[in-house]
Amino acid sequence: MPELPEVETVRRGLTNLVEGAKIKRVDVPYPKVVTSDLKLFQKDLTGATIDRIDRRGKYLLFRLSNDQTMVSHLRMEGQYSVEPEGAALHKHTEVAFHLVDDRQLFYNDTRRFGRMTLVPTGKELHDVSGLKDLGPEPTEDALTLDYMKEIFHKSHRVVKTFLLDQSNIAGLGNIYADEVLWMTRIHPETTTDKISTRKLGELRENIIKEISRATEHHGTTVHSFSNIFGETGHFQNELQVYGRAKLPCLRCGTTLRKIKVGQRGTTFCPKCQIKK
DNA sequence: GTGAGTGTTTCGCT
DNA sequence: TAGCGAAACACTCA
Repeated sequence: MPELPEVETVRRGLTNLVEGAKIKRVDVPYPKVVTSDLKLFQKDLTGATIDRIDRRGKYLLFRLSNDQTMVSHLRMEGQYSVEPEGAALHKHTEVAFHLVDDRQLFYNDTRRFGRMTLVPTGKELHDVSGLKDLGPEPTEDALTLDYMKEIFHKSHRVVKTFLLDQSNIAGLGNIYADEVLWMTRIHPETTTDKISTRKLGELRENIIKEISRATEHHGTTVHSFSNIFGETGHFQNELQVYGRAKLPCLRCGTTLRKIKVGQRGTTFCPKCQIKK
């Protein structure tokens, strides 16, 4: 589930709980989660201190004292939890970081899609595919209208799919893509080069505003997502279209429709969002 | 019990 | 090269 606001919420929680903590030992009950060399992963993390936790798009970057960075992507259902030393592994714990202060940091992932890798700090952009091709963060400064015009108008892709492509804009997922298209009154199957510059300006504003609002609300909880404190976000109460198929549009009352766009469930209003 | 659907990314094919 | 569809896996719901 995690999109940018959820990952940012996790980052803040982890920063509060484990920034400055030193790692004593690393157990990896599900070795497939680590895509770099497993032996080196365990060896290099042992004795390292977590100096800081950064985020880029939906990726978490654990900056370690030994000039290594652990890159972690939660994919669908990855979660971190902090437990006292000795606490039993969860059913889906894939990695257990034992800390010297008698706590342990678990990485749990029921669907086993999440991945982590250890790379030298500074090399992560080069070594981690996906991270190196990431588009700008959806912020006022990074996501300029000039950039939007350039990428949207030179492509002929369907806008919903285009927004989900992290190399265009980092951090949008299925939920917020549906939300911002509804807010901007753009049909999800509109091709990107057909969207006027004026509309792109509105879309840009809505993306920045929506991601920022969702982050303030600690993200959206659809199924199993919870933040590091085991709390759930409450932005789902703010969603206008996602998960509301067959219910009336909150703007015009028309029944919202659900279709597939590029394999992804997509909810929209057939009256407000007309295809051009 | 069975089949469809689920938040993300990568990879291979055209 | 750009774009599309399938695959990775486990669980829930109809």
